[in-house]
Amino acid sequence: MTEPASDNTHPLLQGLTPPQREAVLHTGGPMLVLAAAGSGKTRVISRRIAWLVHKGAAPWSILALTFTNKAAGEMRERVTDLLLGPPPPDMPADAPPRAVRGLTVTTFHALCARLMRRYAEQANLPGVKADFTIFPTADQLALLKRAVKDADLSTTNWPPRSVLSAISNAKNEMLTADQYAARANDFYHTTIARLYKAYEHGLHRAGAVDFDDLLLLVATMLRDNAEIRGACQDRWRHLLVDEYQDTNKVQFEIARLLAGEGRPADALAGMPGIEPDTAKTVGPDICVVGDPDQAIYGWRGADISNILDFETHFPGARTVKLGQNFRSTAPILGAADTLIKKNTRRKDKPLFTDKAGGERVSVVLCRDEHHEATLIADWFTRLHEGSTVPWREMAVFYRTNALSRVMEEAFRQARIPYVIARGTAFYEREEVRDALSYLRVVANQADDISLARIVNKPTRGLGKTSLDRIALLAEREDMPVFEALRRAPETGAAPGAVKSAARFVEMIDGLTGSGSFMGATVSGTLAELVARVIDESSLASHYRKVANASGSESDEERLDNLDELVSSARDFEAEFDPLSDPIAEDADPLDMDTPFDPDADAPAVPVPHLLAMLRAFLESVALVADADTVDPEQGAVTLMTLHAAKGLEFDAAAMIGLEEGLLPHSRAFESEPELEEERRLAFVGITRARKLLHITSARYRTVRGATERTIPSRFLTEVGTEHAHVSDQSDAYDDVDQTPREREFDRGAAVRGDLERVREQRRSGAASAADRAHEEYPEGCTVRHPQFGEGRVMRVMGGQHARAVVKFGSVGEKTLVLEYARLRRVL
DNA sequence: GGCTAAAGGCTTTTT
DNA sequence: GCCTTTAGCC
Repeated sequence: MTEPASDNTHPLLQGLTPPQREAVLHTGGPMLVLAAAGSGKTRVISRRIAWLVHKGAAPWSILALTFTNKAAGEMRERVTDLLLGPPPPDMPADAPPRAVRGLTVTTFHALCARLMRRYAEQANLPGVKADFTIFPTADQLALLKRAVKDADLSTTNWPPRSVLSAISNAKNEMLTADQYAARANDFYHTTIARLYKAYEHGLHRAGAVDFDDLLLLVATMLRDNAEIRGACQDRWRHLLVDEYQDTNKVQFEIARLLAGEGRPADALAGMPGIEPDTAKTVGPDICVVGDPDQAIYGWRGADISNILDFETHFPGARTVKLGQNFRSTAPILGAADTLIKKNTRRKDKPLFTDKAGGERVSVVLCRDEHHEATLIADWFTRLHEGSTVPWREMAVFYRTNALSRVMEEAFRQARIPYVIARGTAFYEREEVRDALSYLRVVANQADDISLARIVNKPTRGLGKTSLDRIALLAEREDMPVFEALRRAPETGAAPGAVKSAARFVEMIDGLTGSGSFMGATVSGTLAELVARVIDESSLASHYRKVANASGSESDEERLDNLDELVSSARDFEAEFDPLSDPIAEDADPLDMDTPFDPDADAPAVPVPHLLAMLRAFLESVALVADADTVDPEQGAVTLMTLHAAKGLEFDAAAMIGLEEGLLPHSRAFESEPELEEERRLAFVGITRARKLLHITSARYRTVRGATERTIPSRFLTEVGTEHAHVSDQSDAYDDVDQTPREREFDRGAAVRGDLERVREQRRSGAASAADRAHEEYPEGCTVRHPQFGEGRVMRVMGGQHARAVVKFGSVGEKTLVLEYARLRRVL
């Protein structure tokens, strides 16, 4: 507040459009910022935070919630730059992030994990303790699989994946297992309810929570515990939520509970911009920013009505619309706008630019995925050689991860540097998961699922029979399997197995100081602990042996990955230590007490530093997202899913696989809302491009080993021809299955750019799966299967995954899913 | 108990 | 086509 300049000329407000400025300056109540793609959303949020601080708000009283860690990091950096100036040039690249004391910018999940650590004991949540670990998806599935089997159900009828998603949806709707059970009134739902309960029981036993619990438990805690709610509301007076269109019910509840009711105006005296006598009460300072046209997480429970009904949820809310796009050229924007207008369930809003010129969007129909990949590799090479666009300003977007493979091959061949945005990939590798499982057991010996993964890996003579006996003891005495291992002699297991169990327990005890994390045997640093785990578990020697035996490069890599894990622990450690950040002082990222609540109770049980750090490390590992790996500093093309692309922008982008069944995905065919979400996904992809955009569609695509004819995506026609140029480069193909007439039809349709014909072709192809199944395979007809040979169709069952019962001469009767079976009708 | 080979099932997107 | 599970053998 030392600046002499008037508000209007203040640097923090310079270069803003009137609505942007309004969004930055608004005080005194809830605000909805409807920010169209590329309209300067991030800019508005970071300026708003900086402005609040500039006007005297305490940084620690500001909470900004984003969708990914990466978005949070960037936001924090921008705010820091705005307030403290750009980083000094001599600052090393790996220096700790400069902080604005106590400013909280994180993801919903990371925030909730912290709140859980801090308040779980106090909130007295059933079955949850503050020392919980977060179950990664693989462990969730393992637990569910066990639950399904224990319930005497088959994993074919109750695939853990779909059971998990049912449970996850329930949690996102804030339904506990009991509430879910109370509502269940048919076999399916009562069964899911049973599995839900068993799953919860398993989580509690393991001292674990899942991703959804983090949100659900915090929402419950804030709702039911006035003291905790009050503490949070007192701390965070200013709330900002990014990507609000993608919040689900629980996230909405958390935001609502954190925002509170607002306060009487006299309590606001001294707060930025509030004149005490202008209003009696002022709503909570919650500012949400989003774009309904970019809502792409409906499948994860995101509820678009959160943003559409914001004014109802927060009476008196101010709405600001940002429509001007500063990112893309007119043709790209035109194409995006034309496409998104096809959605019926939307509020039409202007999307415009004052940029003139720009190349039209290029739509290319290619032969197959190899052709597609080569075309893009060539295009990128040309752009790079013309030095118009650096590698890092290029990206490829696709609907499903499987599509990255062929692109990778093409890029390798063309010697184009590339990175794939898959932050989770590293932690999903077998050897890394092994090491993490050991670490989870070290952090939490009740974690039976992690224990099961590593207790006999590498093999140490603890076979299935012995482990079953030990598990039985654990079951009977209702104790963790790890405890039962200590009592292996009682189980009557083979002497060799008993000895192995003792050695295993001894190893873990050595690492944890028998649970105390104190004493001579305990490591001094996290990196040392990780290194010791890898070494003493014999994982290192195991994988060294594997590598030596096979001599293959990918096995060599495993050892490097284990080393990499040690380094990442070291890096984490450096950032974790609050003392390493001189500016932070009272901004310890894990300490939410100081300085606003000096009387806060200390945690009941002091957690040893190493254990606290290990937990934090495992937590950060569990909460990485694919999008977090996107690093603009790298001189490489980025490959990623459309979902991961949200919020990013590139000079030149390629969007591949615009085919029916892929984009829009076949899973969305049956439902109009889901189709509209697919359309928004395409819209997100298009609007990522600043200057150049190529969209490709392959006539043939090999999926799971079988080459299939495709139908061009409806979105291609919907983009229109005004802003896009369509070219067919697929005519070089020679396919035996295609009659000359068909070939003529395709080429004629495409060469003329006559997408109406293509669309008609698609319409007939996209008829409902059931009708098509009956039409294509009438009962009694003869078909040929690539492996089983000829057979007769006995019965056809329609539905989402149409099946046919076929009697083969060679193998007898088989039920085949038509989608996968590659049947050809012969008679 | 532990390894190997063959068979079976299946894929959307993510914190 | 790939990964996971299972059966069979040492």
